[in-house]
Amino acid sequence: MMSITIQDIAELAKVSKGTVSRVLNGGPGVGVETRKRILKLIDELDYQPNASAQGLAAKRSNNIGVIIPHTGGYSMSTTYWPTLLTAITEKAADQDYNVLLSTARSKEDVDSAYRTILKGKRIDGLIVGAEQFGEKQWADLLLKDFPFVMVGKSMSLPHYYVDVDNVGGSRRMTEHLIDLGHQKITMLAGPEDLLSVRSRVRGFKEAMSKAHLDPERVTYTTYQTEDAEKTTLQILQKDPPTALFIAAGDLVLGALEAARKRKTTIPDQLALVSFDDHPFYPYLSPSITAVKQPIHDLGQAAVDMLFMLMNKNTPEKKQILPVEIVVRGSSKVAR
Amino acid sequence: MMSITIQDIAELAKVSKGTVSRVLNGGPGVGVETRKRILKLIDELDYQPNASAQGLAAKRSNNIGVIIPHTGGYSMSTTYWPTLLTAITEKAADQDYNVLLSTARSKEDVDSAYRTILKGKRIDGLIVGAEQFGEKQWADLLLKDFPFVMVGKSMSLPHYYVDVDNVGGSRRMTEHLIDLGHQKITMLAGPEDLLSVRSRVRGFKEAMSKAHLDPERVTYTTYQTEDAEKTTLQILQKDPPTALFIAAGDLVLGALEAARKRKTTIPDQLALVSFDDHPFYPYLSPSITAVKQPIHDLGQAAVDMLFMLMNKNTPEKKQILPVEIVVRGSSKVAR
DNA sequence: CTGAAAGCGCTAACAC
DNA sequence: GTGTTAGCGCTTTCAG
Repeated sequence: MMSITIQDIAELAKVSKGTVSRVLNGGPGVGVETRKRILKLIDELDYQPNASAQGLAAKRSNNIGVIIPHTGGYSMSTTYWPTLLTAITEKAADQDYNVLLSTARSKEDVDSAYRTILKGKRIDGLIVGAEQFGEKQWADLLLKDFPFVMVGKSMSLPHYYVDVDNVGGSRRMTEHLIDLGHQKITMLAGPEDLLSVRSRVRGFKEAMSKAHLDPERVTYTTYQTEDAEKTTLQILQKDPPTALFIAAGDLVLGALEAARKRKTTIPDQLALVSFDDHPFYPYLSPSITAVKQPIHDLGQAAVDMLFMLMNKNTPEKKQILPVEIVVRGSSKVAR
Repeated sequence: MMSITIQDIAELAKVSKGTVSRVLNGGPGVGVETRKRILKLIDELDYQPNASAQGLAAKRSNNIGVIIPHTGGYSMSTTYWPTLLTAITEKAADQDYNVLLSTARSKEDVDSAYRTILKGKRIDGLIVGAEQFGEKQWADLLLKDFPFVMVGKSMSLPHYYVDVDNVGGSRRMTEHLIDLGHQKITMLAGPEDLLSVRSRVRGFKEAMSKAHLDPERVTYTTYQTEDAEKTTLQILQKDPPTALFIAAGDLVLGALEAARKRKTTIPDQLALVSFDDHPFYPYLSPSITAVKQPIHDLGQAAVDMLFMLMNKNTPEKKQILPVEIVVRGSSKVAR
C-alpha cells in the first residue's frame, strides 16, 4: 500500500530525484526530451508529490488559512461568510492553493485557532476578519513578517486590507431615504466598538447633517437577534421614526420581528432598509431595499492581495470596493 | 527569523529530541519532573511543532478534507453547506484537526480537487457530499482503504454515510398536508438522478398512496432558481394543486416567485411547504412551514464517524438523523 | 543539462 | 526513563 514517490519516478525515468523535482516545480534546466518522459510517467502513474515532504523541504505548505467567526447562528442569517469563503477557495485554487479553515467560536478562541495553524507552518498566508482579530496575534504576524490580509478595516491594527465602502454606501442609502421625504430616520447599528459599524454610522450622520436632519438618531445593539428585536421595539415605542436603516444584515430578522409585534406595517408606517443584501430580500413582503456588497469580489481581492504579499510584491495598502443600492418595496415615500 | 524547533527545546531542557517528542505526543515513559520541565519550556517559548515535519515522519497531516459544492449561488439560498461546514470544523477542532477545504465548481472539478488534496497526503480523512462524488474517486478511496464518509446516501456508491430521514420527513410533511384536507398535492422535486430527491419523492408517494390520493403528482426540475420558477409556473397553469410540497430549499425562491407572478395567494389559494428550513422562513409572509433538518448534528455525526474510521474502529455503516416538521403560516386548511 | 548529497524537523524503533 | 539513530519524501546547492 506504499504510495509512489519521487524516487520511483526517477528510477523509471532513469534520472535522479533532482531532475524529477525540477520538472515538478516547472524549473529550468531540464532537457525537453527528459522533461517529456518524466511528465508522461507522472501522468501515467498518477503521481502526486507528498505535501508534507514538499512543505518540509521547500518551507511552504501551499495552503492559505482563513479564520472566520463560527459563532452559532450569527453567520447564518447572512450570506457574508459563506460567500466570502467560496470566493477565497475558488481563487486560491487557481494558484494551486488550498484553504485551511479555522474556527473561532469566541475571541479567545482565535488565539488557539491561529496558533496551531500558523506557528505549525500549516499555511503560507492568512486571511482574517478584522473583527475576529486581536492585537496580540496582529503584532505577532507583523513581527515575523507573515503575509496576511484583513477583511474589513481595523482602526487599531493597521495593515493591508480589503473592505467595502461602508461610509459611502451608508450615506447613499440615507440619502435615498431622505429623497423619499423621510425626516425622522433612525439607524439601528451593531456594536459600537466595531469599525464597520462606526463607518456606517458615519455615512448616516453625514447624510443626515447635510440635509439638516437630526444625525443623532442612532441606536446600537449586539448582533444577537433577540437584542436587535428588543432594541427595535424600544425605538418603535419611544420615538418612532418613519424610516429605519438597519446597518447590518444580522439585525434584520430581529427588526422585522419587532415590527411585526408592534403591528407596524412596512413600508406604510415604517420604511425599512438594510445594509447587506440577501437572496431572500426580494421575496419578503415587502421586498427589502438594501445596500448590496460585492462579497465575492471582496474575497477575490483578498486573495489577490495576499498572493502579492506572499510573493514579496507590494500591493496597495487597501482596496475599497464600491457597493450598490438596490431599491425594493420596503422603502417608499414617507407619509 | 528561524523558528524554534524540537531541537532547541531539547537542548534547553537538557534532554534529547526523542524525549521532547514523547511529551509532545503525550506518550508514556517520561519522568514526571522531566515532562514538567519540557512542558514549561514549550509554553514559555510558544513552541509549535512543524506540521510538515510531523506529517512526514508520522504519516499524518492532522487535517481532514471537506469537498462541498461551490457552484455560485446554489449554496447561498440555503444554509445547508455553511452550517455543515461549521459543525465539521468545530468538531474537528476538538480533536486538534483542521479542515482543508476543497472547492468543486463542477462534477469534473471534483477530481482535481480531490486528487491534490488526497494523494498529496494533505489529509487523513475526507468528508464529501454524496452528490459531489464520482465513481472513480470512490473506487480509488476504497481501494487504498482511505477513511471517508459521505454526507447523504448514494445508491451507486455504498459506503459509510450520515443522512437525514428524507423518506420519513417527506412522508410526514405530506401527511400534514393531507391532514389539513388537501387532496391535490403536487411535489416540486429536484433533479431525479439524486438519491435525496428520490427519497423525498418516495416519502411523498407513500403518504399519498396510503391516503388514496394521486401519488404521481411529482414534477422534477433543476436546482437553478429560474428553472424552479418556470416549472412551478407550469404546475400552476396546467393543473393547479391546492398544496405544493417543495422538496428542497434551493427551489423555494423560484417557487415563490412563480406564485407571485401568477398572483396566487399563499396559503389561501395554495398551501406551500418546503423540505429544509431556513432562518428567514419565519419572516416571510406568510411564514413557511418546513421540514427542519438537524444539519449541525449531521456534521458532527460525520466527523464522529470519520474519526472512528481513522482510528480503525468500526462505526455503524450509516447514521440516519430524524427531522422535524415545523408548521407555520404557509400551510393551512384547504378550501 | 543532470547527478549526488545534504538537509528540512520530526517520529519511532531500538538501545542502554 | 532517556538517548541515539535511521529514515519520512522532497528541494536545493554544488559539482561536473
